[in-house]
Amino acid sequence: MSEKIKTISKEIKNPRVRIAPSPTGYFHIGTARTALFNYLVARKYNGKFILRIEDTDKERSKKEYEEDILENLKWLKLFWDEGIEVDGPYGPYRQSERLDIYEKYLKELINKGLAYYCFCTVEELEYKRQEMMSRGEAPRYDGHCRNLSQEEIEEKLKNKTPYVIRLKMPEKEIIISDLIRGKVKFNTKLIGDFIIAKGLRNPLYNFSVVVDDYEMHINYVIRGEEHLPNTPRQIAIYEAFGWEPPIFAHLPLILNPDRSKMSKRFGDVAMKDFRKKGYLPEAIINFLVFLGWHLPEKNGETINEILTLDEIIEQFDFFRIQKAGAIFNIDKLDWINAEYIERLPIDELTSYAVPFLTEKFGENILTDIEFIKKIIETHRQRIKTLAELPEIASYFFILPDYDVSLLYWQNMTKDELISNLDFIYKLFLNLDNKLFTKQQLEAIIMPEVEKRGRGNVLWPLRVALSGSKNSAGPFEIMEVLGKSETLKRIANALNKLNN
RNA sequence: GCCGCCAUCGUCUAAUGGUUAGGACAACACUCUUUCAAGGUGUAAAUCCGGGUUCGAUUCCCGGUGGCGGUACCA
Repeated sequence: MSEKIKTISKEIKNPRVRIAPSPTGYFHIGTARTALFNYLVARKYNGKFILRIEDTDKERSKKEYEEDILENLKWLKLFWDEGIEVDGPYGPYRQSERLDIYEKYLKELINKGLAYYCFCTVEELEYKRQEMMSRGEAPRYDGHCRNLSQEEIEEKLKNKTPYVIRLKMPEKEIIISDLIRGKVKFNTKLIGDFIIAKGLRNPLYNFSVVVDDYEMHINYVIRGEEHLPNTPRQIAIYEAFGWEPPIFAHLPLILNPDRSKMSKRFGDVAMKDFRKKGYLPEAIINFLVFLGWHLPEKNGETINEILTLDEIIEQFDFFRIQKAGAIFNIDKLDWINAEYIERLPIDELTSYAVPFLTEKFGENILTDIEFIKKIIETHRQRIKTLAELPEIASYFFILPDYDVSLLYWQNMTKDELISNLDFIYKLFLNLDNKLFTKQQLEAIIMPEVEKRGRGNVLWPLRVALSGSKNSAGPFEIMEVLGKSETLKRIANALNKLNN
């Protein structure tokens, strides 16, 4: 067995992969990335993607967080084949519902003498740890309770002496064959007899994860690099049971701009915050996949980096995954997001954008969804996130009050200005409403506009329509606004000038 | 402290024992233009350091430095 895991194969066969988030916080960007790579492996190499909830920490786990995890995984369209909600052959998929299983295996280890009760107090342990540290040694358990007699153990258990369960760690070298990093060696002497459970029905992470991965037939464990130091402990548990460990792959970390681990940052790493800021799931997926992975060279040509999930699956090659951590570059995310806002089918984009609009302008704007679509259409090239939309498009809903002086283009006179707006107004007055499209309007007024000077007509027109220094072009605005609102706004500008 | 991982433009990265070290984002300049965007064109910008192996190393090996992760009766 150990020989087998020492050779690193360059292929992935029938993978059963999983993500196992713990519901102790909102679903965050790091979990999403791990989920994405597991999902890609399952899809690319014809495997199964499993979702398990690791809620053994009763104090910190919350239902609200679990719901947030499921909700956001679905939002990202990272659907799982087995697990919570969808179920499967190796459930239950929530660790708090698997306590009987852990108890059974814990007893097995204790009965075989491969794990033991430890009655040392936290204070004793802490003292010893400090002592070892001060000697420059790796802090580990000294094995004090390793060889207690059966009588002693029973006595202490009878007296309800608090205890934990430790694995009897054999002294050896454990070599991990990591699919991304190659061979990594650990000396178990430096680890010692670590705690695998706080009680028969209170397993700790390293233990429950091994039992579950074994029971659920997980054969590839793909997770963040922060788990690399856990791996020898887990392998030791596999070996204690005589089970074959899965193949491990440790993904590079996502980093803050200061190169520290991103999931450690306080605030705004939660997926819900990215949603609130108006990022699209497609963009987040696309961005995340290029954190630690890339397409091969395409002989000097520009590589198309905007890829849908299906295209990513198509192009995906696990063995091109990077070793070094990658900084989360928000500028690139913004760019990708803008690309998706620009190219997504209008109906899809609208459904993403509507909540942002209704939040500011109320539900009643939904009575004219065509109007909303047109607004989105005229702004999709001007925004990076959906959260910018209500702000940038507000003049479609309410014409802001503006100063008359804003109507003047360069050094035109008041008479010229009035004449130009008046001309437009009169021209439109008798125009069929059907002609209020960008192309038609352009065709109709541009010849005259050229005579009067583009800026002299178009600038005041645009200001009259938008009330803003910056906005979409006048023809686009008029198409969206329609004839009567257009005339109203031009008249409004003329009024301002005549007062 | 101890254990481990990592190292190409500011950032994400491509490539190879021999290249003018390529692309993307960002930056900057120019252009388009009725504003703002978008678009187009262009500029600047990198192989951490020191040894070795080699005709040749950014690539392979060793050492250093630096960064990061872990060091829990969290996951």
